[in-house]
Parts: sequence; C-alpha cells; structure tokens
Amino acid sequence: MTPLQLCKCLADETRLKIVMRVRQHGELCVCDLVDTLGQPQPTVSRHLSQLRECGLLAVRKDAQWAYYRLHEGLPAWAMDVLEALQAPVGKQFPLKPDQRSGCC
Amino acid sequence: MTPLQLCKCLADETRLKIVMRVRQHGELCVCDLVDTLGQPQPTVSRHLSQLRECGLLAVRKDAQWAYYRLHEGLPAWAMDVLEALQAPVGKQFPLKPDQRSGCC
DNA sequence: CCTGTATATTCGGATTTCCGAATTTAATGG
DNA sequence: CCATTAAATTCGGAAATCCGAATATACAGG
Repeated sequence: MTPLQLCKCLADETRLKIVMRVRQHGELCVCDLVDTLGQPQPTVSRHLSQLRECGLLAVRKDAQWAYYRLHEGLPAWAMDVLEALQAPVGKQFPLKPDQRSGCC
Repeated sequence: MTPLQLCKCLADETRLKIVMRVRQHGELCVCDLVDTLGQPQPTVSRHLSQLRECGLLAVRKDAQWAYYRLHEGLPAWAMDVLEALQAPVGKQFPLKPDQRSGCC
C-alpha cells in the first residue's frame, strides 16, 4: 500500500464514500452500501473488489452476506489520511441504526 | 477544495511528487522540479497548472522564474492529509541545498 | 532587435478508468 | 429440486485522463 495507490483508491466518488462509511461503521454489508449510495449493485461490487485487492478493505462472509471493514494491516499513515479526510465528508453521513436498510 | 478533488489531484505519481516536494521545501521553481522529476518540462507545467487551478498550489513569479508553494488558504484537514502522506514518501526525497539544480 | 532561457499552452492520439447490461455463483428456504 | 436473494464477474463501449510534440509567451542580456 503506497501513498499513490491509496490516493488512486480514494480518487473516485463512490469509492471515497464507501471507505468513509465503512470507516464510520466499522463493518457494513454490501446491500447497505448499495441502498445508501444509490448506485447499482454491480457498480458497488466492482469498487469493493478494487478496494479489497489493493488491501484497503477486508471481507467477512456470513451465509449469503458479505461484510466489509477497513483492513487491519493498514499502516498508521494510511489511517491518518482517512481520519483527516473524514473531517469534512464523514460528518455528513451519520447513519443511525434505524436508517439502515435492514436487508441483513 | 473537496476531499474528492484533493484525492484526484494526488492520484498521479508526478503530481504527488510535486506536492510532497513543494511541501518539504516551502517553495520550488519549475526548473528544479523538472530536473529532479526527470519529466519533460511541458508535462511538469501541465500538472502544475492543474494543481494551481484546483487551489492546491500558488505561484509567485519573479522575472522569468515561477516559484510554487502550497496555497495558504488550504483547509486544515487538507494539510493533515498531506502531512500523513509525507510520512512514507517524503522522507525519501530530502533535497539538500547543494543538490539543487542551481538553474535559478 | 536578437538570442537564449524559463514557462505555459495547444492539439491529437493513446491509454486508462468507469459504467451499463447481462450473466454467474452461492446460499437460503419452501 | 426450484425460486429467491446477495454478491461477484464479464464484456463492450463511453468517457476521462495522460502524454509527446510542437508552438507560444515572457523576460533578460548583449
């Protein structure tokens, strides 16, 4: 995970939103992301694959659902970047439990 | 300057290097950047224009030279992002005064 | 003026990135 | 089995990005 790779991962609106929201919630399933992002499921899934392959996100699969989280092995500087980016964007999307899609 | 815009600015190897080096030195002229980046002058100039237009860099022109610096009006969270990114990349390019190109 | 140096801009094409549509895989429950 | 739901993948084309080459602009010094 180089700084350039991280920046490229975050240089797309959908991916940036995904990472920020996953960071806020600790763990999110794909259907929650699809609902709140308003983007078609294949699009979200493609971006998730990308974020997984570059080591930014990790998955946990439970039955038919997939739960994404920040990868534990992320270096400290990367976590610092995400924290700094959350300041202006993150606060705007506080997702209360009762606003969840409830799909899973 | 939104987080997405910042990430896009930094999602290119040349631009990332430019910003990190400018941040380290406070101010750098174009010819210094051209020399140390090993990229053709039009390429560097194009990236500098981009970074200027999005508000990341500011210019000071003195005679035939142009000196670039981080824009003073950058929000705190953006400065934090740059600081976090400097940890892994920045330390690798400490440019001592006697390693300057000396062109200006 | 004329030359040389520093920087910026333009233009076309090549490459990369992104997305829509359709399909596939996998797991669950009847 | 079959239908349904969640998620991933594939494919082709559209759109955005990047770069090389050439040119333009601006300034300094003779």
